[in-house]
Amino acid sequence: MANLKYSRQRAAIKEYLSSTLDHPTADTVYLHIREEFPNISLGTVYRNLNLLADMGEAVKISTPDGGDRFDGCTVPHYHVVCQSCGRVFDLKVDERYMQEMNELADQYFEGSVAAHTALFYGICKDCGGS
Amino acid sequence: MANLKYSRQRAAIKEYLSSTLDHPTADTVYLHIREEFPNISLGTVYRNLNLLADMGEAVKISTPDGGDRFDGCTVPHYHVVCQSCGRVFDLKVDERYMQEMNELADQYFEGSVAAHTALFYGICKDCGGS
DNA sequence: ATAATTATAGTAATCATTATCGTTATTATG
DNA sequence: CATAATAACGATAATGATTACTATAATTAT
Repeated sequence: MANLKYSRQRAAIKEYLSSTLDHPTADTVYLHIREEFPNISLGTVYRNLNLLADMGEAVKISTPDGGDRFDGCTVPHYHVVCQSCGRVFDLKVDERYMQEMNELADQYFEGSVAAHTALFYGICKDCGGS
Repeated sequence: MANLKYSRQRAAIKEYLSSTLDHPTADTVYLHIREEFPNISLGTVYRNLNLLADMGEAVKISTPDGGDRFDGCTVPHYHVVCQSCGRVFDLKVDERYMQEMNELADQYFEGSVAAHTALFYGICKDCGGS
């Protein structure tokens, strides 16, 4: 299980994710990491992004249009996608509130519920959202 | 805008979506509609599913793995994806609760929020979820 | 130092989805 | 009703995102 070797590429990808509030796609990460590792392969970026997500050191976000996005912030929070510019923003809410949502869902669902994600749709302030 | 013509294929797709509680992918819809229209094209299925979604007569659901899914139920509700079998289930909650979520998000977000989706992760009762 | 093993770069392959285009179905009009 | 106008279709090619493959390089263990 712990048969995992260090790699500078993976470290750079994790570092980059931690340093930005954007929610870059794999391709955006690729273009950025390329500045430090000009020969890095897009496949390496995908492999490491998924590795980080599997290890809980990053979060994968699926939006209805465009490719998946990645978030280096691993404390539970929601996201807002701007319907005008398409950017994705963090939306921190009280974690107790999120936990209550899980419990509510667990009550209503015939089975068990452990976690959830939420994606809000709106207009960011740059695009005129009041 | 209303330059929309009737088509038997689209009617059949809408009928199928309305008749099932599953949340089929475009490919699943294709395989099913094919029984009635053996020559229907996958492109036609995609085009009509997106048309229905744009008109508000169906809902497109993005999950982190696999293709998008479609839901003929258009009253606002959440979804639960079973982490064991991968099926997607409806989770109806009081609409007032969903509206409160929007208002809460609107308060915290620097911009405006109009709607949201939520995807819960759990284990369905067929897979042993208590 | 060297053996063992994981990660990489480069590239091909796959999967989901959309675009193109000549033909067909539906609707509007004379 | 006949036919013109137009949207939808089926077939297929093209695209975009992601994964798989493989020989080489980097990391870790002996």
